[in-house]
Amino acid sequence: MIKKGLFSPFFIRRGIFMGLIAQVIVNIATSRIQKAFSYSIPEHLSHVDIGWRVVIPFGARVVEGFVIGKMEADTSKLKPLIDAMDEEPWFDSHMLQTAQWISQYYICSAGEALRLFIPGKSGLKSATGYCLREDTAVLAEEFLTEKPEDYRRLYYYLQKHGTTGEPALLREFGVDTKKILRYLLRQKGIRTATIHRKTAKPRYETLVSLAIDHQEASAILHALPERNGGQKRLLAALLAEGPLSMTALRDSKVLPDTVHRLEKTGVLQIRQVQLIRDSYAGSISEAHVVQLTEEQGFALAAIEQAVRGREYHSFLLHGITGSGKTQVYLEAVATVRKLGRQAIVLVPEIALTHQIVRRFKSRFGTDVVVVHSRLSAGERFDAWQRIRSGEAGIVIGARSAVFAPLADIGIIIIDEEHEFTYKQEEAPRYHAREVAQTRACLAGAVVVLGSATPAVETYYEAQQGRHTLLSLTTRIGRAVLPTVEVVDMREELRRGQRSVISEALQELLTQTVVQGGQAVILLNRRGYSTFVMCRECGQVLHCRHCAISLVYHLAGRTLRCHYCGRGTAVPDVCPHCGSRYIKFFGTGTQKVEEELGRLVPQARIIRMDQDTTGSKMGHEKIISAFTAGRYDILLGTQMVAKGHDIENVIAVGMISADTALNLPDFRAAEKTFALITQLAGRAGRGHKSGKVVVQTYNPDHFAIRTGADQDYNSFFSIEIASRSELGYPPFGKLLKIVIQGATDEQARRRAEAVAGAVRHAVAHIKDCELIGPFPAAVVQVKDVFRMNIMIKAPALTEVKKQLIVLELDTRADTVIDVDPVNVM
DNA sequence: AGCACGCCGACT
DNA sequence: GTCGGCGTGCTC
Repeated sequence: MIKKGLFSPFFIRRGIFMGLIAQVIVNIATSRIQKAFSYSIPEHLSHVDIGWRVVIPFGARVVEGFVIGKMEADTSKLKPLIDAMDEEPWFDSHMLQTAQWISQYYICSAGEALRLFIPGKSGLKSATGYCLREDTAVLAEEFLTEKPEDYRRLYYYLQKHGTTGEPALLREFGVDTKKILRYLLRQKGIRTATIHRKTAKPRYETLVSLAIDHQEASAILHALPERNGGQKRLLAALLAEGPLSMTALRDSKVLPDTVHRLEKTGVLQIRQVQLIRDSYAGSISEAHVVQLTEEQGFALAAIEQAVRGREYHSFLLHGITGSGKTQVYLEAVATVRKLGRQAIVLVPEIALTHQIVRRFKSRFGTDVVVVHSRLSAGERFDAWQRIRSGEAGIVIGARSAVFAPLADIGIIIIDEEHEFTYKQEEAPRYHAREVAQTRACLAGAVVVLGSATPAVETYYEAQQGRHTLLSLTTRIGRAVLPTVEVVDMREELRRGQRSVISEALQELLTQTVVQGGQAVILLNRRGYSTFVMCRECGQVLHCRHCAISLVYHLAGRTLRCHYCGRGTAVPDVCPHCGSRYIKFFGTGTQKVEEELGRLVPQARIIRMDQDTTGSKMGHEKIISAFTAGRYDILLGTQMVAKGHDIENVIAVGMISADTALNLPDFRAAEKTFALITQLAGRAGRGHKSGKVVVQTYNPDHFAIRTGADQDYNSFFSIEIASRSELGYPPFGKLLKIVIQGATDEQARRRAEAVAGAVRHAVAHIKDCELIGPFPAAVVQVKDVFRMNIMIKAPALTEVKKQLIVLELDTRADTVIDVDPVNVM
């Protein structure tokens, strides 16, 4: 409390009023507003403090704001806060600190970072309305006399009804409404006013308690005659159990009327309280027995010890596909809940991870809240409210769930941590894995990163001691890893076999279908870039300077390196072997489906890709139809490689391992290895052993060899050496600047200017390289043309400072992407 | 981001 | 003379 006296909200001198002010970050999705704004705190909102969400006037609008400071200062030139959004602070100090870290690390405004922590874009629904202008109201007659009747009618309607929204006015005055409003606005007879409504609707319950002390109450209870059975039961219950909710009383056959009657006599008190149910912590069955393998037990013991220590600790759980990582997650979360703390489980994409959700739900029931992007605003609010109130203690969701409003986080689990979906591809471009580390560090929580194919950066960090490495090296039950056959497509061609499906794969599929088994085929879409490859020797045209595949550009029919921007003409013959079989690569989806139908006519084939899965239901339907055995072969893009666990799948095929390998991306090898490993992991999860065929023109490439052997350690040791040599992550850091323009020419010119300025600004930074500008892989998106500039440096702190000095952080046409996942 | 203000071209 | 285009600048 502020002491009344010398500095209190009293006039001091010359128009200075000392009072409470709040520093507020405006919740508007823009990087252009960086600072906090000051508002005076009116008497009735004096409880509002740091972390509260508030309603504020902002220019001509009313918007939501987040209070990040409170102090005493001159309030004379400030607007007052309008209202508080909630009955309690929304942000705790850990959330505020995490947001601050995000804002600094990813170079976004405080508002952009803070709004990640609230459900939906704003807790405030606002609509534009119109009302009379107080200052000119008396002049109404002057500017309305020579106007039609409608004008006056609308004016007097607003005078009578006060602020009215446009839809209501349209209903009343029809098509001319907009014209009339414009005129009145210009004549300064009316003004716009924002109608705001809080979307946050906390749930309340009616709580009945004794208004008198126990002795008095039991005296009344005994004095009541037998015929007042209802009242007697009610009093007895309240004496025995304390305050009870109206719903609970109704369940025990106490009539609402009985309650109200006793309230009138002053014996009872009825209050509305926000619904906060007891934590689920106590109700986890201790009797739950699961058989863990020795390795699982060891991993769990290590995690549990850290959880009990209540200090930050990060683990990398490296477990081969089918080794039972989920079981370890379940047990670790159970331990956290027994301690009364809460858990976040992140999954790459909610639609693809039904199994993990189901297992958590069947183990923890209503203690689990699932959040995903398809929740309606109301559902999302409800989900977050259940978390905030402590009614639920486990959140499962995609990357945004890392911002869930948990009061006491005990563990954050990131399943399939290598997945790129953890990186948000719009501002703020955070990586959920890094946010999780920051948040866990503040909360004294444990992080578990799980994967069969950890990101190279993560594994390196584990070697460096940032994460404790835990390994699961055997499959659960009797399942064994499938055997993988690598088919050399150059050899197929030499034998005159021109089909996109090799003999080996054809044979495997036929056998599988005959045996009544099922097969999954991955057709790696060629993506958005085309590379040029020699079908005779398998060589792909690379940039001599960057060791990156050249990309074919239809416009100008040239090959271009997306790293250095150098362009060359397309050669007629292969520069390596002189063959004429040099071609632009990329196989159509339908073509493969047709060939499959021709080569394996007895198979029932279902296709799953962007075209066939319009909605997430489409996807689930396809998977469940396949699981039910209504199809023999599931043919699809990346998504068939993930998550699902179908016992009858004994064969897996990969049409072209080269597609991922030849992306102009320094992570191409990593992506290829992970894809082969994950895909192979789909096979042989039941008792039957699985077989995998991987088709490639590069059978000797280390990513394909190690992928076929499912040998992460060998893959890693080769890959890390090359990363080290070229200064790519984890040895160097990348930062991507995307320049957007209305035309190709405009984007190009600005990109050149920015590149020049940045090159100059970072010249003094040791080993800092600037690459580009080069056209983005998808140059034109919705009439916006994009150019990329890549910065590579041992550390980015100084680089970021320079970009802020150049004011690149507040420009609408410039995107800064720290640690980009998509380098194209 | 919005929204007001302002300065120019094209029309009732 | 009005209407309405969208460039600039500000929001406590």
